[in-house]
Amino acid sequence: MKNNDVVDILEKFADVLEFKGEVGFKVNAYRKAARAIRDLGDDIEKLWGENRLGDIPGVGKALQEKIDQFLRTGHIRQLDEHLAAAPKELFQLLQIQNFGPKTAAHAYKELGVETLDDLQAAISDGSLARLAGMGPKRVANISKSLELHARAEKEISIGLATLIVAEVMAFLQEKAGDKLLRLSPAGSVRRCKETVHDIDILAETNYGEEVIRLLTEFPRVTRVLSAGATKGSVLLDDRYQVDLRAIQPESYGAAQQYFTGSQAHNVRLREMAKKQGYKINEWGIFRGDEKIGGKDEDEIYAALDLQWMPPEMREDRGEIEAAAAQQIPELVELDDIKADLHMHTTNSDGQHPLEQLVDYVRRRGYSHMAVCDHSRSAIYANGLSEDRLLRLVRDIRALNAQLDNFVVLAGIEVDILPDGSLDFSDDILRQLDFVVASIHSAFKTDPTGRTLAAMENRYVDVIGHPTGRLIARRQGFDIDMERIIAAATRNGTALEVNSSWDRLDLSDINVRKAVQAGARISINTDTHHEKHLSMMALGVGTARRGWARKQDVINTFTLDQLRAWQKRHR
DNA sequence: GCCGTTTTCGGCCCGACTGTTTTCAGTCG
Repeated sequence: MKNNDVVDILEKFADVLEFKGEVGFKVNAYRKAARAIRDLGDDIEKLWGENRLGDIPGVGKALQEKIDQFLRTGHIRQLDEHLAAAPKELFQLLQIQNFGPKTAAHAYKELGVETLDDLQAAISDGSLARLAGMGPKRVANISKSLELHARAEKEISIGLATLIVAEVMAFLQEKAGDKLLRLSPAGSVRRCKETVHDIDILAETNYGEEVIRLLTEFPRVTRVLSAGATKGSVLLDDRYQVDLRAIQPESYGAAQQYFTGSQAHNVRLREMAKKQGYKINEWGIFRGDEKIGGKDEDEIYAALDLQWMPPEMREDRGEIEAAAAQQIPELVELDDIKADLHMHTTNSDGQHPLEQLVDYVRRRGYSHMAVCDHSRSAIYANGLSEDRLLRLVRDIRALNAQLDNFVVLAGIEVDILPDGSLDFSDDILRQLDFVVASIHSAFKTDPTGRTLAAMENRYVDVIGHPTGRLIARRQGFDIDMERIIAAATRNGTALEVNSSWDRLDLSDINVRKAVQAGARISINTDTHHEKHLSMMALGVGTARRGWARKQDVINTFTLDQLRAWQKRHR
């Protein structure tokens, strides 16, 4: 898969064009195409081989030619030429906050700033400050940004972002009291994107300036980036950017819509509005000077004859067309989840003994759960031998005898071994209530073939974290997801959405493909500690981003329904 | 550079905040 490489090079192209002062529309065309390829479910090399690059929205003749050149040679000649006349570290320089393409070009031309070190030198010797349009404050801002650049997180995991949102909102709620009518997350946090660039929070209030000031007093704030009457922006721990918008009640819905995004979704929406004679901004939807909606979010959509769309769908991946046709699916919700089907105890590498884990899980209101500790080959995780597994099964059966209205399924997370066989024989697996099969080793050894082999085993209910990716740390196996999904649809094996914040595997895009093909998915927390149980929300959010409905998700089944489903493949 | 139920040419989403400016450019989202 070269999708990411193509995305990278198109974004670099956009950067260098912007640096050269090319018109914004052209720059935007490159970024738009890059985004379409990032969202692409298919392998771009496959499309290329079938001469179908032009099917990608935003990819016209010129970009087809450039992508073709890149896939053939690994280079784009025009890009190389542009780069030859640009700073050596252009892309790093453009990542410095407050140091945009115009300033970079200016500093390059006048002062020969090519690298981050050059920039630092130009700040230190005062030459940057002498450029036209530069003053002491701008230089100080750039200097501070440069200092923070190394430390700043480029992307924040949704797990961490969710925690920060809760902490900031609790602080504001406490300090502002009655002056705060409502607080809600917006932006990519509300859309449950797997990583977010910054954290957006919306406050409904008639005391905007005061609420924004309170944000700047949050204890973890190390830098105030801006603080106006309706918008404030701060950096926490020199790392995490939090943006707060203070909105009056009559515009709160419009602001929610506007600041939830995504940008691509909003651009489409505003284009549509414009064609129909409306204008949408964060204050409302307008026909001429007349405001026709904005108090509630659905007024914006309703004015355009669109169904309201769950935030997780708002990526311009077809949701606007679906809404126009009144065909927005009813997505799975956290409340629909009746069971967590992949959890570990102290019998392998979990933190809690069986009884304690069951106790924690019951408190979440589920009706059943599956304990799936590691199998014997997972030495690093204290994997179970056959004897220990069978003893655990007996313990679980004994525990069930004492439980009312709750059932613990005796399961296993069985390793898919390098040769494609499973870590336990069918004879053992047959005695279990639930089987998750996962790859934990030999990632480069035919992961597709091994996963397909595991799916052929009648006792395997779920493939755990199917691609093995670790967000921002490991790309995942080179796996042919189309074949896996086809097999899942055929055999009735479910594919996991592992809810751990650093996995979220399947990803939203793969969920969408699986669900479209008719495969079942299983949303599990892979809990090793009680605090992991709440990550179910992230898994559900990811599934919703993939347009999964309740009936697509086996965790929404009652125990009877789950057993009936198992019978079909066992 | 892309695209077409107004268009194969002329459009292309919208606004807040800051800093350096006496009216606006740059940056950001």
